[in-house]
Amino acid sequence: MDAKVKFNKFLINKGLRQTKQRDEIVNVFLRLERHLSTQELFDIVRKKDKDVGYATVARTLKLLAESGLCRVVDFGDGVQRFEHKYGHEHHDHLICSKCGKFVEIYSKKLEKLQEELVRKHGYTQEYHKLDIFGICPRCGKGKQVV
Amino acid sequence: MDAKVKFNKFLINKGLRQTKQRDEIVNVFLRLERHLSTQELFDIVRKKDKDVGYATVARTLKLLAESGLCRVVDFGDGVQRFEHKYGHEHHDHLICSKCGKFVEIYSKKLEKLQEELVRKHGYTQEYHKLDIFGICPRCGKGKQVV
DNA sequence: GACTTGATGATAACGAATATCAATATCAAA
DNA sequence: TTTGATATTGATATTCGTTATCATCAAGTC
Ligand SMILES: [Mn+2]
Ligand SMILES: [Mn+2]
Ligand SMILES: [Zn+2]
Ligand SMILES: [Zn+2]
Repeated sequence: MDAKVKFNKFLINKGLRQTKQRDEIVNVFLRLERHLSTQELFDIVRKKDKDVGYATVARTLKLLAESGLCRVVDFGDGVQRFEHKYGHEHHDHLICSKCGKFVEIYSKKLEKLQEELVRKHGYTQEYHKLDIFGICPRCGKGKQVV
Repeated sequence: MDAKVKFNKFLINKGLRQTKQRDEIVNVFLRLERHLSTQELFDIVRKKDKDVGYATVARTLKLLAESGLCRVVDFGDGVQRFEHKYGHEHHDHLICSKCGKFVEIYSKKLEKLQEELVRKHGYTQEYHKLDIFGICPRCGKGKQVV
């Protein structure tokens, strides 16, 4: 199902209304395959339409997360970012602590091991987040000898 | 090396001073094997000594982290917590999203797999955090049939 | 003991997330 | 199409944990 259709179904299902602002915000978000903060998305949307408020962007992102279209990414810098989720494979992040550049990582084996651990403790897994911090190849250049 | 000794060596090494307040705060922290927020530690220290300020507790916790005695734990609820690190094995967390109860988990295999992934991308690992959220046995009781 | 300068405590500033509220838009029903 | 109940909106206030400020105080050196 198309992401936009899924969102509109979510709205109807919740008794929420389809508005010009939500439409614009969702369209812009879906077009960008990036990790966006509320402020960043607000700035982008604002370029097209001066009549969209920050609060509405924040509220719409929350709805997008609820609807399963995006998920919150939190690298611990005090800013929530949002990334596409619907139609995207689960992944974790490997982040450079120098420049912030990150890559998305995935390992079937890793995921399986995690599930085992969870079961072993009698928990039922809902979701997880693995953030690995390190130095990227570019930032590590010429640092071989410490 | 004793944790307290390590901390004092850290202070000297940094040209920092050993004070009555730092002593008290570190003593209390080291005695408690828990995940503590600044506010929580402040409240506990305050019971013994009314003359310790919140800012000093916050600053001392930062020093404790710098010195390697503790590390920051962030479950994404907007509050930094601190846990013992020195003399403690690395571990990750499995957290109940209903009641907040958590267990500390560790898997050698999991850690190895992560290292492999990091290497594969040319990064140099510094640290990582894996938080798994789910429902604990107690909260999941009677919920087998959905 | 005096001096240099780091440390302290009270509180202000900060910043992102969230709440508030009067005005407005949606949309189902008439 | 018009109406009316109410969800939505934008501007802004509030919240709350973290961090900065600064006058006063104390640790450590001589
Ligand atoms: Mn991602
Ligand atoms: Mn722990
Ligand atoms: Zn880098
Ligand atoms: Zn629980």
